[in-house]
Order: sequence, then structure tokens, then C-alpha cells
Amino acid sequence: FQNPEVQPSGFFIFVQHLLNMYRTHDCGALSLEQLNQTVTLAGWVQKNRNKGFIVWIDLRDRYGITQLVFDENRTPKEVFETAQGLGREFVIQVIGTVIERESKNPNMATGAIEVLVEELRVLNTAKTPPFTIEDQTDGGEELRMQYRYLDLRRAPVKENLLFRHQVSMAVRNYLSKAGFIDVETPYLIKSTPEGARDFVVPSRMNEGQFYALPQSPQTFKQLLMVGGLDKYFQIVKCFRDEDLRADRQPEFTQIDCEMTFVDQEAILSQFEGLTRHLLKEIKGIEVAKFPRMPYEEAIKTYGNDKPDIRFGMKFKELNTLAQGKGFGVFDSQELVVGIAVPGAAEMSRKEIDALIDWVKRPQIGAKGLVYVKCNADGSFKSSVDKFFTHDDLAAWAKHSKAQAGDLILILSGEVKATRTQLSALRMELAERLGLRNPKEFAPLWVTDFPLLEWDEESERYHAMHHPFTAPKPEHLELLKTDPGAVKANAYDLVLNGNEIGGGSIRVHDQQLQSQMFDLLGFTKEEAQAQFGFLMDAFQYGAPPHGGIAFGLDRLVAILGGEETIRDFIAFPKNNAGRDVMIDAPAPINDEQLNELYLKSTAPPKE
RNA sequence: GGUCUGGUAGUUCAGUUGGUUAGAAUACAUGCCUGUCACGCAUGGGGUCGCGGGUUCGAGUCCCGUCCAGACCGCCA
Repeated sequence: FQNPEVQPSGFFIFVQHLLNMYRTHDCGALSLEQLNQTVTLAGWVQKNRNKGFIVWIDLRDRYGITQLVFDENRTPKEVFETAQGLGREFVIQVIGTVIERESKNPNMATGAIEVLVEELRVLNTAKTPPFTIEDQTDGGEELRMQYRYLDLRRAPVKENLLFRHQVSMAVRNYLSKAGFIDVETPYLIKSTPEGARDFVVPSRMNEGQFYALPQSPQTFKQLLMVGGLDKYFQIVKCFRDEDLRADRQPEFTQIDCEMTFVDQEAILSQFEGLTRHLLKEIKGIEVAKFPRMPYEEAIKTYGNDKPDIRFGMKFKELNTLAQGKGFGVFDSQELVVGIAVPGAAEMSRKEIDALIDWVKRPQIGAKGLVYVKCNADGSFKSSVDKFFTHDDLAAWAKHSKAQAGDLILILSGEVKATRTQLSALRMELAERLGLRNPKEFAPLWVTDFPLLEWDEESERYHAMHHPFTAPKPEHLELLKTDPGAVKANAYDLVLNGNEIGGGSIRVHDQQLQSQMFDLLGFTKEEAQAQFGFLMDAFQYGAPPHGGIAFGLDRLVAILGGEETIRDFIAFPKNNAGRDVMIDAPAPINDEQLNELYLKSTAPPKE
């Protein structure tokens, strides 16, 4: 009777009573259809409404709430008195009769009936919980995390986990049907210097040596392709020892996929299919073919590599129109770039000043903000009227595609920083103006990522994606002459301004892989020590292959219309990477440290 | 590593230019209540104002330090 849709017949209920089973129905199952049936229910006391002559208990389980009624005339005295004393979150079991309510509650699924209780068993008492177990709880974040097992009883949290389950099952079904097989890869692997910091695990059997937890199963899935498994997927935990954010946890889940004998086009098509399937299955939304945008265009028009394309306000560069007119601030800068904010010409001086203060905050770091109001009558009012004529401003407006009634906001400065600042401003304005429709889902492929990125600090190239990413074949020659200009067959899937997946075609040639490590500043010895196994494998008939990985936590949160992934993780960690419920991480004792060769000062064991 | 915001009853919060006994709501306890479902009414208990130091006749309030939490920047191939 686990499936709530299959309700037992009278005979089975009779048998269950004989067998003393915990329940015949769950708390969301009963309606007038079961009128006059004897039922057994079990669950938690959500609410005790004691009117003196009559007691109502809202009994809750995962499936819903059923109202129990205890009446001084119709209920045995002993049972009635026990019922009066039931506190919040007591666990009880009752046997009673389904009756029609005298006053029905149309807001409840089970609101037409109640169960007149004949027998009551208190299965467990409960301390008063530190916060209310209700949809709108009075508990703060920290408290709810500390008592997460109580928080999980609340419908919104429970529903988020159910939602995650649905997404994860839809992914498994789709991929399995498409011929992908689920293979587990090890969690105890080897630390590598590239990328994020590793979580490391000391080895008791190998003094002074450490495993690392995988940042992703990247090399293993490639070896599965060398192993001929053709199509692989895994819903897998990954670990990165970096600072947390609302959308970043130190352990998180990826939908990790890899395919053999595919080009970029085949992968984009396969996983566009998966994403479209999820949107249809989970949200009931049909999406047209996903647009694609080269990385460079994304940076130039939106200032970042994961643009939210649900709204406009595209960047328009104004260097040629705005420089050389005597306004020193613009003249001295690398980039002058603006956006047209729809219908914002009505903004008051005070509101604009607030925006200027906003971009000047250290987190954004702009020096200032120039505005041009495009008035309805065709006139302009700007903060730089002293330096520019009506015709200048009209030219800007035309170039920025600003309509009458729009507000043009302009930043200037060093190219990269200015784009980042304007991107932040664009997102902030979209938020303030309500341009981010939470019901809309706008996917976008960002393609043609650079293969390498120059790192000022270490004065060497870093892999933009990872060191196993293949350069575009037509750029192979450039690798020697101008590595920074080489584009990769790498792609991200962006949904509403969030990176939900990313992947690439991989290198499968030992020579090229070796050349890549060389470019990244590895010596031959280092490359051999760290990735020798992979380059060895490439010498035994490695097929062309490529893949993608989706961030499941983030994907689920976005589909669920939320920003914080914590709400979709059963036991998440806090800002400082702590689990406040179990209080981890925690010190370990000297004996353990000794055993792991992590403490040389402790006295030797007897 | 940095910026910002917050920490007062079990909980969520208010607390004025520094000034009498630190409040509200909710939760909890007790009693009343003939159909409740955010039940209602009455009464009651409940405080190391995160911690340490300083200024002052006097500090929840001002100053310094520190701890904790959250958001963000750096970081996250």
C-alpha cells in the first residue's frame, strides 16, 4: 500500500488490523469515497485544537494532513483525555472511522472528511520543536539547518526534494533510453594542481600520501570512452575546496556525460534534447531550438559568458561617437559602453544618484556613471550636457537603439573591468524593473570558448575549461604562434543567466595532449607523473570523444524558480563550509592523527 | 584574504539624542469555550541584550577588539 493511488479494499483493511500494521492509508489518501470505513493512520501531530468538548488533531505525514476528531460523547473517555494532552510533533497511530465533516474545509485535499478516533497509540512523544513546522515557519536559516530533520517535515522543503527526485529520474530515464549507461567512478583519486583546490584524504596504509576527492570524474569518463563504453552518464558527487556562495557548495552533484565518435554538433544536439525533455516533463514548457552565441559576442554584448537573454539592454560601444569631444573621462579610457534602459527616462534625480552610488560600491568598483535621458519630446538631458551637443546625444541614442522614454547609462574604463561592471548594472536594473520573468526559461548555448587564458599572477596560460579540451582543428597551427587566440570546441549551456552545464570535445591524441601540458607549463616529468595514465591510454587506440556535465543542484533550483541551491539539498553546508547539524568538520584524536602520520609529536603507542 | 549587513524572550523582531522595572507577535503552560481548521477568550512563566574591554554618574544604545551568521568581491580549470 505504498502507492497512494492504490487503496486497499475492506478485506485487506481487516487483515491489516489483525496483523496490527502501522497504517492502512496515508494522511493524504482519504476522501468521501472511504466514508464509514475503519482505517488505521499514523503520523505526526501538526496541530491540536482542543475546544474542551471536542479535540481536533491535524495528523501529518509525507502525503498530506488528515483531521482526526475526538469527541467527549463519541470517543472513549480514556482516548479523549490522551488526545487532549497530545503535543506538537508527537508520533501517533489511530484507528477510527472515516466520517463526513459537519463543516468542510475546501482548502484541504482531505477537507471533506475526518476520522472519528476509537483507538489511539502514542508511538513517541516530542519536545516542543524550536521553530514551527509550517509552510511559513518562524525559524531562521541557521536554526532550520541545525534541526534540518525537523525542517524536512515542512512541505516546501519536502516538495523541493521531491522535485529534485523528479528531475533526477527524468534525466536517468532520458539518458538510459538514449543508450547511455550509468557507471560509477572512484571517489578516492589523485590530487592535481590544475583547477580548484582539492579536498584531500590521508592514506593510513601509505605513509605521507594522500588521496584527493574528485573535482569531477573527468579523466575517468574519458578512460571509459577509451574502454569502449561509448555512452556514459553518472549522477555524481563532486568536491571543490573553494569558498561558498548561495549557488555553490563544497560538495555538489553533477550529471556527468561522455560520448564516443561525436563532434560538437552531435553533443549539442543530444543534450539540447535532454534539456528540452526536462523543460517539457518538469515544467510543461516547449522551447524552440536553443540559440547559440560565440563567447566573444557574449562578452561584447552582455559583459559575461552566461548572459540572461530573457531581456535586452545589450551593450553598445560608444568609443567612436563619444571620444575626442573634449570630455576627458571618456577620452582617456579604453572602452566607453552603454545600455538603453527601457522606459527609465522618468527616473528621478534621486533614483539615478542611487544607481551611481550603487555602481561605485567597492563590489562593483566603477568610478562613476554617465546618464542620458531620452525625453518623449525628442530632447535629451544628460549628466554631460556641458561636453556634448544635442546631435552627439542623438547619435548615441540611435547607436544604442534607445527609444524616446529610455535612459542610456554609460560606463567607461579598462575593457574587461568596465564590461563586468556594466554587466552587474544590467542585471541589477533587470531585477529592479522586474524584467526577469520567473516563468520564462531562456536557454542559450555559448560556444567557441578560448582554449587558454593568460594568468597575470603565475605568468602562464591556464586552461579555460580544462587541460583535456581540444583546440578547434583549424586553430592547431596557432597553438605555436599565438596560443591566446586559439578557440576550443568547448561550450556552456546557459539558462536564464546561469551556467547549468559545460563541456567540450576532448583531446584523444597523445602528442596533442602532451603539447597541451607543455603550453600549460608542465614539465614532461610533471605531466607524466600526474597524467601519465591518460597519455598511456591515448596510445592504445583512443577514440574521438567529448561530453558535458550539468550542475544538478543549480539546474533543479533554477527549474524550481529559486536562487539558492541549499533549498534543494537535504543536508547542505553553511557559508563557512560547516554542517551545523552534525557540527563538521571537527578535530580528530591523536590516535587517529598518529595512524595517519599527521602528528609526529605524539608519543608512540605502547 | 576583502567589503557590506545582522546578532535583544524558545522563535521572528521593535527598542527614539545614552536615562525609571527592556517590549510586541508567536510559541509554551494553566483555565474557559457545542464544529475548529492561522480557532477564540483569560491568566501566567520566560532575557548573561553574542562575548571581552573601554568611554560615562549611567550603555541594549557610543568606541575598540573578537566570535558567529548571511550576501557579495577575490577564488571556483
